[in-house]
Amino acid sequence: MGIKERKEKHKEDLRQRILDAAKELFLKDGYEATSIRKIAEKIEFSPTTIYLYYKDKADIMYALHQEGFKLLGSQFGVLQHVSEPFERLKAMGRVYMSFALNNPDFYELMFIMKEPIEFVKAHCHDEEWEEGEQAFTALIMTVDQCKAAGYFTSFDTTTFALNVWSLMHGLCSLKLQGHLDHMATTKAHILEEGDWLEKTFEGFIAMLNSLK
Amino acid sequence: MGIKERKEKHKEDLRQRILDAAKELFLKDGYEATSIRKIAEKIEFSPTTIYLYYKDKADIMYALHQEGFKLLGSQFGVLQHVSEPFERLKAMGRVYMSFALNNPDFYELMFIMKEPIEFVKAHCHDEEWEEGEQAFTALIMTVDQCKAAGYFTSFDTTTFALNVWSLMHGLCSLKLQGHLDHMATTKAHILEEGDWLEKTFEGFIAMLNSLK
DNA sequence: TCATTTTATTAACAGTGTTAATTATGTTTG
DNA sequence: CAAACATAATTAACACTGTTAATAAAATGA
Repeated sequence: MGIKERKEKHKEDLRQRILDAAKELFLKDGYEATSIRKIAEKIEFSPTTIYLYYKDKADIMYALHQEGFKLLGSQFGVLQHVSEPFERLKAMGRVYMSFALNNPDFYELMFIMKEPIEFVKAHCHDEEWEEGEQAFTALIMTVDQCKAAGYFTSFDTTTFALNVWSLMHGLCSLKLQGHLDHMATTKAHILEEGDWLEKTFEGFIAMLNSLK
Repeated sequence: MGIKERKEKHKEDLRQRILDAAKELFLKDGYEATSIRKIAEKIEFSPTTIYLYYKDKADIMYALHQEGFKLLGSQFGVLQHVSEPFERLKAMGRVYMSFALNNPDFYELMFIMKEPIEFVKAHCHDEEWEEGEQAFTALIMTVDQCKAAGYFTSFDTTTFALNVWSLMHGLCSLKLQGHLDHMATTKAHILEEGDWLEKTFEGFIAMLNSLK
């Protein structure tokens, strides 16, 4: 039955076209502006057709959410070739920061917004989630290897990794939500000019160095 | 002209009643569910009346945003009585964390959402903002005093303060958005049970201790 | 009391996500 | 081939959202 396969493929095609249209709107105008009706208009279908391919808007956003994690994962993957673990840890920080700055909408969807993670909790309870865990696992492993190489020996791996992630996430989200720039402008009299994101990150690296 | 004063007062009264109704709805059901129409219904006025007292929804939310900063500021204020600066710094971290956990909606409005800070940038450009800066200033001063007491001597004050804030904000927001719990459940096989927020914070304190 | 200003309301616009009922399309069977 | 069926897509509608213009009501000043 080759006809059934072609039908399946056509159906999967449309599902992808919906996602592509959603992605384009999302990256251009953000979450709120990505409405079902606008997606439908872009692919020249009726709005309700979309509900035949995705459960609801959160479902579509979850799909984009996954795309974002794949992208971050691929960028982290490259770093596995950095053999020195502490160098790799620092590089992961830089990559994470670059990812946040270069893909602010994706970052917001992946780490700031509630909707996608609530969709996971509501519909993907059978422990499938892969993409997201992979990045955290990579961090855990790197911290572990750092410890094996004599760094951070007095700290618990998971706790240390969560601290690193928290700091990077806090820094990136404060930057993206405009809080960092706001502090820079209002406290301009006491703070000299400069890129505070970069400066703070360098300060973090210095802190890590001090921890041996 | 006592009549004019009473009128002014009445007008200010209604402005406050609108804010109270908004606050009640906001703390109960969150940002999205706090609609102009629901606020109006609560105070038994027409929806459009609200626009005579607040520019738009962002204006109302900015007012709540300010209330949140006053609350956090008052909690920070108490800590000024802790004379040992490093003890005070650690206590500030705990207070910040407690505030986030006990007032998640406020925290989200103050540090996670874009709307209020964009309202500031759009309408309060004449450098009034006080409430927010106060908290950050308190942190800067405490770090400075820590340095004077021999802690973190090799680090730049502002950079160090931004690192502390970033870490605390990252930790709290990862917790509030459910990412921390998610990692705890999916990685339950490798992580023993426990309160990961608390554990990570303790790890952070340990890190600070290691920096002397 | 009349005119003026202030305050509040109704009606409406332009959207939003989502569902039920209906029509069109394509496939399979008698 | 034509009828029956399953699938896909649509229209219409519901219940909302923030916001504005035009209008009515109330309070104030002369």
